[in-house]
Amino acid sequence: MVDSNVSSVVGNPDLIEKRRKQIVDAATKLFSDQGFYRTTIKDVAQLAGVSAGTVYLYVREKEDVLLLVLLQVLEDYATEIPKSIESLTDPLQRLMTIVDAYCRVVDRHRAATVLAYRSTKSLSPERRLLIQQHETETNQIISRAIIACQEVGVVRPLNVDVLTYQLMLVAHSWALKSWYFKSRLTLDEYIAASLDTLFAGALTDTGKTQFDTLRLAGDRPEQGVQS
Amino acid sequence: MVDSNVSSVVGNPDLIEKRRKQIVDAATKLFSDQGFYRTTIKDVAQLAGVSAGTVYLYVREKEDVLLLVLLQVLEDYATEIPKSIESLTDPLQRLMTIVDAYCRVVDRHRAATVLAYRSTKSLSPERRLLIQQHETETNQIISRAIIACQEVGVVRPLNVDVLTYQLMLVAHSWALKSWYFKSRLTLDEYIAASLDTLFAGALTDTGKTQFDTLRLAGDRPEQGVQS
Amino acid sequence: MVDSNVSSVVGNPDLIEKRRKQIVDAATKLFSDQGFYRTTIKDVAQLAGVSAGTVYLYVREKEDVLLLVLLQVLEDYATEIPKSIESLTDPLQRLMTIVDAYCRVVDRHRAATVLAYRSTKSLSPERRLLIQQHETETNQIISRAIIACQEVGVVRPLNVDVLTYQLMLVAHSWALKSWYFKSRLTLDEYIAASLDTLFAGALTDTGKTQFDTLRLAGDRPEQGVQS
Amino acid sequence: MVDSNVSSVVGNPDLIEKRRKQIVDAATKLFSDQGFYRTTIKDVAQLAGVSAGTVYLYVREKEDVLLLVLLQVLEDYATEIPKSIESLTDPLQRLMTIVDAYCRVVDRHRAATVLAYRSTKSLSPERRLLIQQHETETNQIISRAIIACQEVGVVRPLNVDVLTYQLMLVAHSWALKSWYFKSRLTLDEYIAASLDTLFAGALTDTGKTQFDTLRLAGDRPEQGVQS
DNA sequence: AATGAATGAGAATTCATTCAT
DNA sequence: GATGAATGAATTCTCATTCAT
Repeated sequence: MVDSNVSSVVGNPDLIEKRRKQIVDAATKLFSDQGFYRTTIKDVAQLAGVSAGTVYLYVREKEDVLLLVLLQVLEDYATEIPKSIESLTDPLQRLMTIVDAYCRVVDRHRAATVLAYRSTKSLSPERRLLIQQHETETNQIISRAIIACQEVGVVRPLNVDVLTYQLMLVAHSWALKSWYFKSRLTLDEYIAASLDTLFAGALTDTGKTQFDTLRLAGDRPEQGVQS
Repeated sequence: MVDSNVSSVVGNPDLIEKRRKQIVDAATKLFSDQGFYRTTIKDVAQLAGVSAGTVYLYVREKEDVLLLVLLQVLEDYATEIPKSIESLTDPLQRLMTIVDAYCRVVDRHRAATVLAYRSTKSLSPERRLLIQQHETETNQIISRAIIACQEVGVVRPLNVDVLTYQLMLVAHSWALKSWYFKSRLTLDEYIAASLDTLFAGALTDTGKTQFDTLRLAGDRPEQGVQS
Repeated sequence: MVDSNVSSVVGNPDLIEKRRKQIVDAATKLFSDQGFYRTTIKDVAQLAGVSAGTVYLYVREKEDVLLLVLLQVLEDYATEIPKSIESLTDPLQRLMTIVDAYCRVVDRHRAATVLAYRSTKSLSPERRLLIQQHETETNQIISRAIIACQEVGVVRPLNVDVLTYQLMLVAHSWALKSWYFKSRLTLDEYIAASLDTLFAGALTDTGKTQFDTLRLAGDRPEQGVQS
Repeated sequence: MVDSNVSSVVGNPDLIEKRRKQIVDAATKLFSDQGFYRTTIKDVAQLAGVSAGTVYLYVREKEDVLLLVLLQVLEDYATEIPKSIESLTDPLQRLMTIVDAYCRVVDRHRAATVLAYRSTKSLSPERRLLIQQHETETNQIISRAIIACQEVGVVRPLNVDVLTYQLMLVAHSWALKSWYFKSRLTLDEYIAASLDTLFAGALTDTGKTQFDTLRLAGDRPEQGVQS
């Protein structure tokens, strides 16, 4: 699946898979540590235990290596998140578990997640599009879970896209701002606190009343969008 | 203020300011469009209307240009956001306005905000630290506003750091995922929808009850952080 | 031996030797003709028949090329001079032959010898030290030969260091001032004349008597050192 | 005198002299310390207390600065050495004093003397020729003194050019090899030891007899030139 | 298939020199 | 006369990519 987007001069598919794994693993580490441009193909080859020339048997250009790395992460998301809710049926529990699982996958792939944020622009437009499509797929898992919750009436009728992104961002920002959170919260605390805000809202009942008033009074009447 | 972090061989401060503006403006555009590494100093110089050599009269190395660009954005945040709430006294209104203002500054500097996410790793450690410090400052504006709301009882006693980051992410993700949102929402709609979720919560009353139950039933008892 | 002081990314030692020879030969010619700074790596590469990039496979920086060139000359000295006296046993004859051989090696490497005088300052301190050590080694060959002559009583008890340097300078100055000597003397004549002065002294018997008197009468009594 | 070889756009001769002195003094120090190519015109200007542009009012190109520096040294030689023997009449004493004086001027201008050795090649051919002519002039002082000694019979009939150079080298090598001599000899000791060798010869009487035999027996009959 | 030496285009940076003020 | 900002040619060095073995 991953392979099909990147061409190789080598025939044997097993070998391709094996070598690509070596290369992607090495590249993920190096790109994460030093960034895409600071990492040379020689670096990658060396860490992968092959020669520089060999890398080019499995990849047409350096950017392909980045693409493979990013696709790898997204594929892990797409595999692991659905697996986490396989056995669950309650819509709200499924939604909560998705977020929980998402955060945990991100935690495991922290470096690569950050890499995805940093490096997408390093890709050519077609490759970037490919990545965005994969990302959208992952988000659809969330969106569908939200809609399911709305259907059973546990989630309000609000903008699904926005909430989807907010939930995704909960996961991603654990990686993006880990330098900030790490010293203050455990992952579990972080997940709980994030869900608490997003699900129950930050305001007290008094606050919510006031919030509604302020919104109505807003000189930007077109703001009211939820539904 | 920005200048003091980067050395220049030119003496005249007015000239420094003028030229640096030319350079930073050009660099912001190019770095945003093509990324830091794909942009050459010659590109920047040309767009800035000076020679390549001249750039080096105002900057010691290429990385300094990136630093100046990033500092510029952060400084705009630090200036414009406080200005937006100058005349307001109501804590909740201040908090809402901060988020609103933050989103609008980000919208204006969309490219540079994305750049900041992508390029911080391209900086040397000292320069990266400098950026993080500036970022933290902006966040303190939000944190203080949240605390003020808590003091008057309109915001629940929840983890301030997490909510701070969530609000910041509302603003940042408008830039980060603009390719996705742009076609679906206006900025105003986006702000309203985001605040609605974060302030009022995504769940219905039924949902909240269920949410509390699920949390209590969770096999990760340590998850429950302050309600 | 030469190689061990300069790093190379190429593994094959035979290839290293071969390519380094190409590079050093080309560089010796160009550095001698135009000087170190006026010669570009591209010039060297071209004359060596390789690409500029290839030079950097065998050398880490331009200065390394200079180092290799200088070490080459000194190594030739260290090889050829001892060889010339291998079969000789008479101390005075050995000393004379050393000077003769030294002059002839210098003559063959005239350009590089001058280069050594001119370019040592272009080296980094560590590399400069390395060169000076090699130079000192060559001089020890002379010093030992002088001492051997003193032991059998054919050389007076005088300052060995000074005489060593004077003999070395006989050789070096053939290269340094070749523009002056070339039109007046052959190498053989130059060697004979130089040895004649240094060994037999410039003065007549009358002169020597007078020299002793003048020295004694000198108002710088601390001058008299020989012995 | 010095000035006439280098053009200036400034009219006032006194000013030219004053500024050139500033520039030459600064350049002498910097060229000696760091070499010609490692020193920038800005460095020179700064140390001279003027602006970079000003240097170019008194000099057409960077090489001119080097020329002025070298001419300065040679001129000092040409002034100070003759002055030292003004009052002396005895030929041998004059010769000895010339060498003594030469060594002392060199000692005072050690850095610049080394510079002259290192940097002549950095000059254009015409400028190099100019330097060589000046050098020849200084040597003629020595040559004339040697011939005077030969005329009164205190110096043997030997090759005057060679002895001239040997005496000059006594002085120069004090500068060239100061890193070696400094720790072993004082200047006075060095002068005395050098003159002792060159004037009285390195060999004992036994040595000289043997030397003559070896020379006659030499398989290079064309060697015998002196006398 | 694998290697790793070779290539050469390309980029950052420096600095002699000029010139408007 | 003096200044110092501006220029841009030139140079070192890197590295993705190729290709003979």
